[in-house]
Amino acid sequence: MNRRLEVLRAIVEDYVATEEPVGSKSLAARHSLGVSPATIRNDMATLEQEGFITQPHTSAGRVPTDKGYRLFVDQLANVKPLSSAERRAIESFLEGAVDLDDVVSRTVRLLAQVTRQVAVVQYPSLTRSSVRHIELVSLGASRLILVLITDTGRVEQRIVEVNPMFSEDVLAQLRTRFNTLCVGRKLSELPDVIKPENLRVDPAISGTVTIITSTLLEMAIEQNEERIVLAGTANLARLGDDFTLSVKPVLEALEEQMVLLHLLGDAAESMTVRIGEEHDLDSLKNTSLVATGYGRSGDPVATMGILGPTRMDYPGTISSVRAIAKYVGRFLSESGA
Amino acid sequence: MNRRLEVLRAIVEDYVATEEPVGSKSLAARHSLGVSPATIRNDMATLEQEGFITQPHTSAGRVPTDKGYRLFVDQLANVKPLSSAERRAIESFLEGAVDLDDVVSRTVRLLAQVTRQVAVVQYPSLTRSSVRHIELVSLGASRLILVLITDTGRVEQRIVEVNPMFSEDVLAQLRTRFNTLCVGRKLSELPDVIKPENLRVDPAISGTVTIITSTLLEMAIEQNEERIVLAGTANLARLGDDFTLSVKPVLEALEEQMVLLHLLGDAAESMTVRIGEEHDLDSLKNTSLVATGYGRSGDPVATMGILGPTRMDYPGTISSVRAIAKYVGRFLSESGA
DNA sequence: CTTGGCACTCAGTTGTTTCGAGTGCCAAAT
DNA sequence: ATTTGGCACTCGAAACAACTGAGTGCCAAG
Repeated sequence: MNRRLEVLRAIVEDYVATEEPVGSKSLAARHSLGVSPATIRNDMATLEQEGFITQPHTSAGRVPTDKGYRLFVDQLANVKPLSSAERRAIESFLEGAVDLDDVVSRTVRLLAQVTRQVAVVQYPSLTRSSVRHIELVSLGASRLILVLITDTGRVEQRIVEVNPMFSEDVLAQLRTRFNTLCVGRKLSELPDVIKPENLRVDPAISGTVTIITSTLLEMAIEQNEERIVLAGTANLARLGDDFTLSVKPVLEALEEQMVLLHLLGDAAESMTVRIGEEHDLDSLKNTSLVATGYGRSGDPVATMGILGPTRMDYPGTISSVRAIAKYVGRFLSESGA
Repeated sequence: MNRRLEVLRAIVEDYVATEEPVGSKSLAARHSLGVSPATIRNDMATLEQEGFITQPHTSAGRVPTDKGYRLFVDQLANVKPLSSAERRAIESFLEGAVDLDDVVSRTVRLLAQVTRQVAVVQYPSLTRSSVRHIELVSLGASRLILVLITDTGRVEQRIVEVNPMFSEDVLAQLRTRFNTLCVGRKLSELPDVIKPENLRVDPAISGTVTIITSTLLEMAIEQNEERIVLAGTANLARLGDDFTLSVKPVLEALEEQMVLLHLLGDAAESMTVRIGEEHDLDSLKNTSLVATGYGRSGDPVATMGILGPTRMDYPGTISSVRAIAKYVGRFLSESGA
């Protein structure tokens, strides 16, 4: 029955707007459904039996369940387009970004500000990007700096102790070798590519070179493989206590970024909405995740999204997240290869 | 009179611990002051007249004023040493840091976690550091990457459009010239040093070189001159509403990092505590700042600290901030020149 | 200067009542 | 078969009242 879905939509919308259980009478008043409160009550009873809504207590209105939100998101939420003001805000916010770090940190702040939720942005995955350049620079007598630049614009550097230092000639030679071997390769391929037999270095310095290659591999694979940035935790103060209490442990576990990575995990591809009990983590039962992949012209290299209470404005949030992901993707493409 | 100060200390300690106005009777009970509640009441009356404490309402206990906290911090707070557990936590937290970004982000998270307040860390000031190396790397046909490494370990890179690209020879020449001119100079000196007449480049490419030099100056001076990182805003949820409400606008203005920079401003040297009304900003009247400079072996290159409610554990917080600053300073020295 | 006694104040708690939005159900209307 | 108005019922929230007790200031005695 079509009207029943209409009623569910109305309930979700009103509940999100008012944060209070919604009753049949006020529903009839605020939406022109063309039927009487009594009819709505009947529909509500059915919806409740089917598990889409529930009553906090007997003499109260109805509240959507996770299942109700799910139906709403899947079938009822017609994406609302951004206002041109929002569009402009997004553009100008990203406009001045000078490098990848800057893009990411602006993006996460923007997401938090626009959605007024806690925003999470994953750095473009190193493993999915490829090498654009490797640079070796000597810094005085015993250390050199190793710089790895990827086609996603990410620049990693590490200082390496090298004793004794090579001559400039050897350094140039090494630089060329590394670049010849690695440029254009996926980072994940590097372990197969960087091998002593491929480098063919003078055995006299092979020990030192090993330090360099292992550092390089560390940069490429192990360390920092998946970095995550978040912002807007101040929004927790605004959001309800129940939500705050449930997310806080997760945020505090940020040191263990694994949790957040896991959360974002499956969202790699398209827009993903995960509602309340759909999470693996019990502590997130009042929490929803709205996340999407982003990257150069649609080809996702990482994930971004927001965490908020299940009671959130899904259409608005979804379109904000989608829009920002799109802009960032375009931005990366422009400044890219 | 000595006992009156003892009473003030007791009031501050109890109020910080319980978050409730403290009365004469419970004070006498919890601290062995050796006098009766009535005596304490007399002292309290005096302290109130002198403006160190105040009553929220008639039939309630006393609460310290900003002035009271100030006296407490200046004269009564005997710094409590960190437990060895805390000490170890700090060390191990910073242990794995791989580069400056990592040090800073670990530091700010550590500060937030240890003090359970909102932590603010300023990046080692570029203007106060000097050039260790400048690197130019060609990236394909029309762009090159410009890397600036400072002796504080900070690495800034920027991608520059260069059309047409120089030959490798010219690039090497430029690289040498830049480094000869700049290495060892304070960043603030660069504008005086990098001048066309000093570079003596072929007029044919001087236009392009100008783009590079201006980008370099931008990196050194204008942009990012003072970056700030903060963490622990989730602690806002735990702290009182009054505090949250007062800091939130400030945090939201983080985009305008000027506010925070201004806040940290005078703390450049030693440990600074600014309490409530002592701030320039009215909105911070319930907020205290505990900040200190940090840097290589005592020579401060930047500032770090925390923001919390005036009702905070000053001795504990101060010693935590001091300890972390000390460790980070040592850490920077070790990995430094 | 300290102390015990005493009358007074008032925020917070607890208990009671009232109010009303909301419900389910039923019989009549469409 | 569905919709609708009517009606009795429920129960959380708000409004109100009374009570409690920690805390105060003051004073006279130690």
